[in-house]
Amino acid sequence: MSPDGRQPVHRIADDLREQIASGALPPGGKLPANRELATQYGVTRMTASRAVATLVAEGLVETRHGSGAYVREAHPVRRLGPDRYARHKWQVTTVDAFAADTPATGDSVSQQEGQTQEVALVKADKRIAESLGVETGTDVYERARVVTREGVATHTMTSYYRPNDVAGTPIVNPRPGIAGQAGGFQVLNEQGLPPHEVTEELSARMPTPDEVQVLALNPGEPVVEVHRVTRTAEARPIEYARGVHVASRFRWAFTYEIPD
Amino acid sequence: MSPDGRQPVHRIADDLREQIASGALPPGGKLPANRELATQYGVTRMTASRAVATLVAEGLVETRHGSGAYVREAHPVRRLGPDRYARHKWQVTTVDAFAADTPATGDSVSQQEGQTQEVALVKADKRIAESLGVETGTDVYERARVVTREGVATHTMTSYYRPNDVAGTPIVNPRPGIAGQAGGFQVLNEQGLPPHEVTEELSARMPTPDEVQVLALNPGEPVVEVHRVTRTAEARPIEYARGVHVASRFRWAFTYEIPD
DNA sequence: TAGTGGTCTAGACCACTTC
DNA sequence: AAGTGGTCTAGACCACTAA
Repeated sequence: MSPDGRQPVHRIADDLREQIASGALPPGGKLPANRELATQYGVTRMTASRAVATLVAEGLVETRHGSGAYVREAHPVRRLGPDRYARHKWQVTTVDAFAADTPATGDSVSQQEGQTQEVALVKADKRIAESLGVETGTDVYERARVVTREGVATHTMTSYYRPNDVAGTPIVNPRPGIAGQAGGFQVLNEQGLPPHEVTEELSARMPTPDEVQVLALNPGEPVVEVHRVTRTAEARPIEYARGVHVASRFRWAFTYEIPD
Repeated sequence: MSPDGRQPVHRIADDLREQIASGALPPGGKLPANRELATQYGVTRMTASRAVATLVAEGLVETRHGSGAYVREAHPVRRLGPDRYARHKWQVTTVDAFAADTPATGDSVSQQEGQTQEVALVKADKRIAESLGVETGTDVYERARVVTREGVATHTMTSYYRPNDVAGTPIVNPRPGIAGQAGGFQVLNEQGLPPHEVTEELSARMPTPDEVQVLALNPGEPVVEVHRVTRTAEARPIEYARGVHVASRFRWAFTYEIPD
């Protein structure tokens, strides 16, 4: 059945891949053990192991040390459209505010359902500076968050603001309730800088080892880097943000008219 | 200097990664040979080889069989904004039309600078059908292209049209000059179905083995899947397209107003 | 022809999971 | 305790590249 020109690793990987595609190995299903594959195909365990490693790198399979290798379950995918920035979402944000631990100044970390948050004053790098319309090296407020969903990290998002725009606001003195992008927009709105327009830039790549840690990425899982600039109706930039998303959990949708 | 808790592969990979980050190993630079790394770190060649393989999977390094392993050069990245669909680009398309080989019907393949093209009549799958507003299983025209840039494949793009919309046009009877998305828009425009609005959906993932072949992907290179629906001003869908882009060669930019 | 990466075997030890 | 994945050694053959 299988003309044997290919190398053992490929032969095994292809067979497994096909079994996954055909449904013979359903999502969540367990692959044959390394040692079993080895004897089945008449190869070393190392070779069998590398075949499975191939599938892991392709994002089809996930291994659990000491337990086995399993066909990866499809994640629920969240579709991100312009609606997620909708005005009504940040004008009525319910603030379940019970300030348990709110340091008055300096760096601070707060943890709440779905995300951690960390605020600091940092020097603007070139991209931040250009996006916010300030000089490189200027102080800007950085608000870094790691967003989780059902206990799993899905993306990081770090916002930058001009200090004058957010001085004295809950952004620099975080408390529970001021969360995520909606919270940021709300504050800017109250500061007389209502968000009106955003520009987003997307690119995909493999993660750095750091990101693998923070986002608990499976090997072979790419990430999407997002850069966002938010402006007022007068085109004044009020926020620059960059984030790293676990690719398999998101889908981005955009609709726009064709320009002349 | 290096507290030895880590495994050999990690130790070597980390060292190399750092040398790349610091510039000690510049883009295009050659890594030490497998055998050299092996003796340097007192490990087997297999182990050294796997360290390099790690970096390949991260997209930092590229190996050339028989030659060596090299730090990957940064590609020129193309920024894709709404402008690429601009009206003026498909209203004035210069058609250097000299029909060398234009079969009158059926499948056909034409090759020209920058892309191959293949046209066929196929049954609409669910997604195509929903996007074009036809029944699943209906015949639709499929126009598949592989786009290259400086001799390297950068992405595939496959468009689908309702047969009635494109019957008798150069789309179903391709000739040089009718190329890419601009050519398709031009034809639709001439058919009285001027493109007015597009919806794009992006997601990133690791490539299938097929895509690795077609796009000549380096191992560890993710792809971005793009779905596009084009509509007239009356919101009538006239084209559905899906493509697979080499992630490292593109960046997508979108600007839009915040909805209510 | 010499150097290089790719791959495989055979055997081993370890760490983790499951019962 | 048994089963599993992760990793490593030591040695080998192959295919490709470059001079």
